Amino acid sequence: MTVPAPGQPESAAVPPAVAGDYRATLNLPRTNFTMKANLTQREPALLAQWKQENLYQRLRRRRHPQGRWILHDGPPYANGDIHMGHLINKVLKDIVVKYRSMQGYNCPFVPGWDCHGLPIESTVQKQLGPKMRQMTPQEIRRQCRGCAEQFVALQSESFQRLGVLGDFTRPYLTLDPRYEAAVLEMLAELLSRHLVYRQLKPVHWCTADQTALAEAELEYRVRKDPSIFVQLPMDPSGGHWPPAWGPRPKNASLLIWTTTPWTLPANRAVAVHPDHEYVCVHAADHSLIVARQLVAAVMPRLPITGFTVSAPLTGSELAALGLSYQHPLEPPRRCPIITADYVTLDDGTGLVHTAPGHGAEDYLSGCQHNLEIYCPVLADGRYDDTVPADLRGQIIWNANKSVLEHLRADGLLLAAGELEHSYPHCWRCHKPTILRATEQWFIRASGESRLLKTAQAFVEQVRWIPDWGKNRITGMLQTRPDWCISRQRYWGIPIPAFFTPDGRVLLTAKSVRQVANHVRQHGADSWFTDSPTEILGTAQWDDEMLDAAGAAADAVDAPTQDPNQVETEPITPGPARGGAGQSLRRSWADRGVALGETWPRVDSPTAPTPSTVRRISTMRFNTAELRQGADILDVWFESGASHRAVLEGTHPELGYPATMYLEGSDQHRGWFQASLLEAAGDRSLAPFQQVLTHGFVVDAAGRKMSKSEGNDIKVADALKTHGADILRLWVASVDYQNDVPCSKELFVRLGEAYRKIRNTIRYLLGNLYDFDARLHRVAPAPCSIDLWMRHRLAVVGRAVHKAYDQYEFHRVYRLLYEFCNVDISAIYAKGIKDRLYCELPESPRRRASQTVCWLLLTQLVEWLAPVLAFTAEEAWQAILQLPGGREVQPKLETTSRQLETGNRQPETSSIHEQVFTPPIAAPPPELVQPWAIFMPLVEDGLKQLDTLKRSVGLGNALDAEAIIVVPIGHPLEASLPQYGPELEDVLGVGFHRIEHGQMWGLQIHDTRSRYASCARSWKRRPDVGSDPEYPDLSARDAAVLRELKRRQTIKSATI
RNA sequence: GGGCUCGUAGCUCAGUUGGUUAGAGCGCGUCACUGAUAAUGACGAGGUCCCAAGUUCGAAUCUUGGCGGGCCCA
Repeated sequence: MTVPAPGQPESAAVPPAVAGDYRATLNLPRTNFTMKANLTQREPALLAQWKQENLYQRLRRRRHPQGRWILHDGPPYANGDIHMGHLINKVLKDIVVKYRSMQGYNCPFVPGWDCHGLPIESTVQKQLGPKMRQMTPQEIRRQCRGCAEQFVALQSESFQRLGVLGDFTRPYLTLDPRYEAAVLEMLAELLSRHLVYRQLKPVHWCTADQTALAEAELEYRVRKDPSIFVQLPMDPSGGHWPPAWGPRPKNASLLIWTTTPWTLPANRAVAVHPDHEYVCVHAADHSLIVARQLVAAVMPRLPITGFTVSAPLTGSELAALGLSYQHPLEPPRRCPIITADYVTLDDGTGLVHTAPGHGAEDYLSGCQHNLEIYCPVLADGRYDDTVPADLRGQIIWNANKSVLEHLRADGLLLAAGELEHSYPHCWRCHKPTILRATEQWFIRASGESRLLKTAQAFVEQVRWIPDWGKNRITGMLQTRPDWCISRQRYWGIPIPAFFTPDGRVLLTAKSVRQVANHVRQHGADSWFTDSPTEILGTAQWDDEMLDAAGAAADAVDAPTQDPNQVETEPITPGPARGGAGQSLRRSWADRGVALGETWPRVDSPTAPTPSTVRRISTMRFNTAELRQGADILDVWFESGASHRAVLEGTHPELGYPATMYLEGSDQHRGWFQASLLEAAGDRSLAPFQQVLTHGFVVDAAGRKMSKSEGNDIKVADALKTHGADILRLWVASVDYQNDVPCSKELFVRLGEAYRKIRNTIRYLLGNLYDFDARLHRVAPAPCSIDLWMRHRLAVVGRAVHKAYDQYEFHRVYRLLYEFCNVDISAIYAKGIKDRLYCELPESPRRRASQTVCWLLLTQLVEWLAPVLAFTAEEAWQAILQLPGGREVQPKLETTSRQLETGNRQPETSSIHEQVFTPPIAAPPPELVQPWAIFMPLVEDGLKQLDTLKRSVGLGNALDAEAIIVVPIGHPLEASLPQYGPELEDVLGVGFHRIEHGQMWGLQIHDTRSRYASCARSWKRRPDVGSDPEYPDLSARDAAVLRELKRRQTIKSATI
C-alpha cells in the first residue's frame, strides 16, 4: 500500500518522488518504556519489588570500596502525619545517602522517631478530655505510647512511599527500653562529672490542682486584677545621686506599677531599660523616679499636683549609680536597680517590679544579676512563714488585699484601681494560674562550664553547610543559659531521683546506672510501677553523695521536717488506683521547697561550681522508704543522646561519630545543640563531622506554609496527583539553603520537566533496541557530532558530580534538565535522527551514534538515580532488557554477592546498588574546538529557517539546503567536507554545499523548486533519482535499500 | 525588640576579584513538523536586579539605612 507523503508542496517545479511506503525499511525507535509515567501506580509496584528483593539488606552486602559514610537520622516527632517539611528533610537525606552509596560508600540509614514529650501528651489529652484527670500515670503513658506507635507506623509508611531507602524494619524509637536506658546512662555520665544540679525556677503553676502546667495547657481569659502604683523609698545613703537631678531629696522613691501585688513580698529588684530616659519628678511631698516619656501618662493618675521634672538620665546611667531602695514589705532589705531589655514604655512607669521567683523574665534577670530566686508561695497558693507576719498562711488571691493594706499603712501605695486583662488560666480547672519557682534539675552548660567549652571546641571540628550555620550555633552557645532538663509531665523518661521522707535526694551516677539497668529490662514505665527496692535491687543503698558547701555531712542523722508533708502519702508500688498520679505529683511539688540537704542546695542565686561542692561522703538509704520523683526529662535530652543510644548502642553498624546530621535550620537550637552538649560530656570528638541544614517551606508568596494559615499543600494530595518522583524532583530543584517555595504551579512545572527528562530517556532507549554494547560499540568519527556530544557528556558529568559533592542538588537538577533539553534533545537527538533511522542498522555512522546514546542513557540514569529513585529504576530495568543488557554491567562485577556466586549473572539488579561509572574521557580539545565555530553558525541557520518559514512558507527544514562558507586558508578548510554532513543534520536541512569566502558564514536556501525530495529520508537533494532502480530515493537511501533487498533475498534463499 | 538569614524575568535558578546592552531553562505567545507524536523543533516577547543614599570612572555585586520574607529567641 502506498501512502501519499503529506505536506509536500504542490507547486514544486520538480514533482515530489512518487511516495513509496518505505517506513518498514527504517530503523524507527522501539521501546516498552512508555511516555506516560503513571507514577502513582508504577511507584508502589517498584516499592513492592524492592521490598521483596530485600534491596536494603542486599545493598549492605555489596562491596564498598570507599568505606562507611553515615547519615544519622534526626528523629521526627511522632504526633501527626508528615507534612512538606518532613518530606524535604527525608528526601534530602535519601538523595545524599543514595549518592554516597553510588560513590561506593556503605551508607546504612536507620530512621528514627522521637516518641516522648509534650506534643504527644497534649494530643492524648485532647483525645481523653476530662477523663484524663482520673487516670494514673501508667494509664496515661499507655495512651501516649499507643498514640506514638500509631504515628510512627503512619509516618514510616509515608516515608517509604517517597522512596526513602532505609532500615524501616528496625528503626530506632526513643521509647525503646534500650534507648531509654542509654539516655539515663548519659545522665549518669554528666552526674559523675558534677554537671547536674538543682535550682529554683519559676514554672506555670495551678494552685487549685497543685501542679505545674506546660505552656500548651494554659488558656487565656479576661480577669480583673488590682492595678496599683507603689513608691519604693530610696536608701538615703547608698550610691550616688545624679548631680543632674539636683540635691538628693530625703523622700526620693522609685515608682512602680503592678497588677500582682501578691508578688511584692518576693520583690528583689527594679528593672529599667538601659536606653530609655528617666527623670525625677519633684512635688511637695514626693520625689518620684519615673520614665520621662510616661510622666504625662502616669502623674494624672496619682494624687499629686504641682510638680517639676528633672533632666533626663538613661536607664543604664541610672543603674550605674549604685542606688538601692528599701523593700516595700521588709524595710531593712535593700534591693538594686538593674537594667533589662524587656522593659517597655507601653504601660506602667518604665520601672519594673522584679520578682525572680514569680516571672520568667524576672528569673532571667535574677540569674544575670545574682538575685535570690525567692518564692514564698507554697504549692496550694499560701504564703510560707518567710513573709511578714500579717501575710503568713494567706492564700495569695486573698493576699492582694492584705498587701495593699500593708502598703497603704506604710504610705507606699500611691494609687489603686482595677484592670481587666488577659490572664493565663488552668486548662483543666479554669482557675487562674501563677508563676511559682520550684526546684528543677539543670545541666551546667553556660558561661564557663566545661561542657560548654568542649561543645564550643566541637563546633570547630565540624563542617557546617551552609557555612553560616557555624556562626549561628556559636552565637546560640555563647548566650545560652544552663539547661533545665526537668519537666512536670507524664510522658517521657523519668529523672530517676529518689526522695526520702526527710527530704534527702538520691540521684547519683551509681544510682542512675542502676535505674538504667532496670529500665533496659523493664522499660521506663517500670519507674512508675515498680518499688524503689525492685528498681535499686537492694533493701539498703549506699552511695557516695556530694555535699553542698555548708551542708552538714550528718544531715542523714538530723533530718529536717518536710513542712508540707501533710499532703504527701507514700506511693504504693504495683497497680495504682485512680489519683495516684496526683499524689505523686503533689509529693514532688512540695518536696521541692525543702530539699537540698543531700544535693547541693541552690537557693543561692548562682549555680554551684565544683569548688563550692566540698565533700563526698557516703550516704545510706533504706530503699523501702524511698519514693520516686515525678519529673521527666526534657525530650531534647533524649534525642540529644541518640549518638550513644543508636550510633553505638542499638545500631552499631552506624558507629560514632556520624558523618553527617541533616536537619532544618531550627535544629541549631534543638538537636544539634543537645547532641553537642551531651557528647561533650564524655567524648573527644563531636558526634558529627558535617552538619547540613535546610530552610522551611513557604508558599508561592514566600509566606510560611502552615495548616492554620490555610496555605498548606498536603503531602498525601501531592503524592496522589503527581507521584513521589515529582516531589523528589521538587526537593532537588530548589535551593534548600533558603526558604523552599512550594505551590501547585511549581508541581505542575516540575511534572513538565519530569516528562521532558522521561522522554529523553525514552528516545535513547528506543534507539538502542538493536544495540549490544558488548559487540557494537564504535569510536566516534573525529569530525562527527558524536564527538561534540561526548565532550558535553564529559563536561556535564564533571559538573554534576561536583554539584552532588557540594550538596547543591538544584545545580544537579538544572544541569541535567538543561542537558536533556538543549544538548541531547534540541541538538544531538535531532542531529542523529537521519543516521539512526535511515542508515543500515550496523553502519558505523549509526553505531557510533548508538554508542553515544548508550553512554548518555546509562550515565544519565545513574546521575538521576539519587533524585528520581523510581524512574531511574524503571529505566535501569529497561536498560537490562536491551540486547546484552544484563551482561553489560561492569560495575556489578565488584559485588561480593557475585563473587560468592562465581560469574553467574545476578537474578536481580537495582540501579541503587550500582557504583557510578567512571566519567568518560573528554575528547581532545582540538577536535572539540571546531564546534565552538559551528554552533553559532547553526544558531544563525535556524533563524534563517524561521525567516524562510515566514517569508516563503518553507515548512520542513528538509526542503532547504545550507551553504557553509569557510574562510579561504582557514585550518578547518580541509576537514570541512567531513563536518558538512554533520552540520546538515544538526540544522535538519536536506542538503549542504561548501563555499569559500572571506569569513565564516552560513546561508539557508529554499530548494523546493530545485531538488526532488527523497521518499525515504525526506531529504530534498540533487542526488534523488540518481539511481535508476530507485528513482524516488537519494543515492544513500537507494544503496541502503539495495543492500536490504539483497539480504532479504539471501534470507529467503536460506529458508 | 534581638541573633542568623534571604530578596535578580510569570516560575526555578546562574551571575567569578565591581567592568560591554544582566543570563539560562521552563512557562507564555507565534509558527513548523507529523518517522521521539498526549512527543519534537524553531523564533519571539518578558527585568526599576526589593527601596533609598553613599563609595567609585563604573554597582545586581561594596558600605549604610529602610522595606518585606524565613528560622530561632525575647
